[in-house]
Amino acid sequence: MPLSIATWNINSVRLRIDLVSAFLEAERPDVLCLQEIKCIEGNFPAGAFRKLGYEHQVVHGQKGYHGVAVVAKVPITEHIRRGFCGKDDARHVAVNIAGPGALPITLHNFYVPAGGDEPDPAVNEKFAHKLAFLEEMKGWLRGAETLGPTILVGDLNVAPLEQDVWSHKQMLGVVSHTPVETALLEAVRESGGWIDAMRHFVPPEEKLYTWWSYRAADWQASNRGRRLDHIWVTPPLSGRLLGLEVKREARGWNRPSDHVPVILRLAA
DNA sequence: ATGGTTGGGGGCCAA
Repeated sequence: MPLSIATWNINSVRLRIDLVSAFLEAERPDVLCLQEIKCIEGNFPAGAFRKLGYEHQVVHGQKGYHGVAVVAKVPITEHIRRGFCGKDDARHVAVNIAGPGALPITLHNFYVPAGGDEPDPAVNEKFAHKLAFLEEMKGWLRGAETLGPTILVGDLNVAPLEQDVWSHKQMLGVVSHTPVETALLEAVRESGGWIDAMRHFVPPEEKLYTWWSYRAADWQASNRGRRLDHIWVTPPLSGRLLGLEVKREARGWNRPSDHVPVILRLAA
């Protein structure tokens, strides 16, 4: 049995539970990682997921902001929830999965700080926080953490490659695509030996987006997207990469999230 | 150069 893993910044799981349900019914991924659930664990719509067969759930919630969750048809157990930058923001949770052939897989689900508008850490503490968060990720997500079959997904709020944004030149000064961020995210990935699974399937010369701003009059016509959501795997899983889907059409659904789901399929 | 939209939670802040 192959294993399919989806990631989606849902921007309020309670508001969009019907969209998530429709997505799960149509795609039936084994595991769904959510970011920006924007609720505490007690308000997470656990019953709706259970009804759809996603009875295994690990929720790291927070009132009003951030919050990540993993729901699965297959058994998962909590591995760790880590705080970053000395804050107790709910921006990470990791679970263990019995993958194909009982292969134990660790899955990290991240929501990296957006970083505000001004790309100067000296005057914008949100940008300083984002850089510090990524530095801390770099120090942690290597060595023993990444030796075994490991997957990292989430809204990393950085579009690292030139074709991850609609205009590389026009985005160089915009938070999410500044050189300091793109270099740092690549350093996080490379220092842990991670493989960019999305770019394994879509060549870096090709545009690839997972997010379109709410502020565009017509997101589809202007198509000024960014690839902010990512799936990385460690080398023990590189031979199992089977397929990738970016569910672009989800951006056109009624009352959509500004992010779309991404699905990775791994061979048994 | 500017403003554009959405969500949560209460009457602005984060994205």
